[in-house]
Amino acid sequence: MITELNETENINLPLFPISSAAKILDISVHTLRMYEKEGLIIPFKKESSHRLYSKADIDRLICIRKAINESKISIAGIKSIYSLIPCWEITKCTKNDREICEAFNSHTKPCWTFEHSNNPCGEKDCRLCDVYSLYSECGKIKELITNCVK
Amino acid sequence: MITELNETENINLPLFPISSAAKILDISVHTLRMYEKEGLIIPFKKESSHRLYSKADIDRLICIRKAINESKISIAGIKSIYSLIPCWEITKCTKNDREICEAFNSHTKPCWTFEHSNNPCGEKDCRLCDVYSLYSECGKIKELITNCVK
DNA sequence: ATAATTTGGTAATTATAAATATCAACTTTT
DNA sequence: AAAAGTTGATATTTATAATTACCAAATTAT
Repeated sequence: MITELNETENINLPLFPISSAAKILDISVHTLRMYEKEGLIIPFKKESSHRLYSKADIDRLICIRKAINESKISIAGIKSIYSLIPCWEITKCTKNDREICEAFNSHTKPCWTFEHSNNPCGEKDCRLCDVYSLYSECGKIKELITNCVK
Repeated sequence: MITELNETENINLPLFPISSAAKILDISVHTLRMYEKEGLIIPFKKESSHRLYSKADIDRLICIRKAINESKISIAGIKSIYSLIPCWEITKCTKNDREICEAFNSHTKPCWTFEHSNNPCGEKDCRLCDVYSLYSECGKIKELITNCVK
């Protein structure tokens, strides 16, 4: 049975301005901007410079907060873990694609933090890319590696 | 041309007592024991309770130190990264093996920190296992994932 | 038009992970 | 048998990552 989602039920709609997101997460606005600068999160931006966060973004941030506060993984550690997501498999990069890709060769920060207009990803919006969006939830990354490795 | 290694050239010989290792690495003896307790390193122990470190151990520890001091990855972060090594692929675990394996299902600490007498690894010495020994060097883990994923 | 909010930046603070210091008991070496 | 080194454990210190506070300028909403 297929039911239609109403506006608030769609987890990918950019609904929350930064102050609301900060309030929901009980952190400061600046911390949110810092996570973004570090490449942990990519908020939605319309034509303006103002950020908007979706329910999915909030969930991702809850996961990041848990990693930092409960699991005691540093921001640099989270970046490093994100860099291990086999993006080349998800985006079906060729062997040749990989060779020219900075992200493929990095183990310090996630692929979506690299300039990519000159590589296979081209002008794609990383926010909408599976590599970024599917593996926010804690534990998902190992699951992914498991599935890739078979 | 095959040349025989003399004693000091074999990087796997347990040569250094803890005080020497600490001196070489310029850290305290306690820090070394702490890394061990956290599961970052497995020093050699003969029948006695005293630890001995090989050249390979020292190299591994240099890498760990770089991760902590230069890359700013916390100890918890390093453990989490180690937990992503596809041990099940290296040790050729069956699907059934995986299901009963705590390590396979963990994403917080390396496989070698788990009790394993009741799983496929049995009485194997983790110190000698490829999962532990091959991926000490910085960047090797992503390389491994890459190779596994193909 | 005015008010409210967001922007990006620097500087200061807080929290805590990582490392050190110290200890008596136990091993190993000479 | 004495000396040197190691063990594990607790308590303390240090370093610094993470966060907050504050700012004037720009943007958005009423």
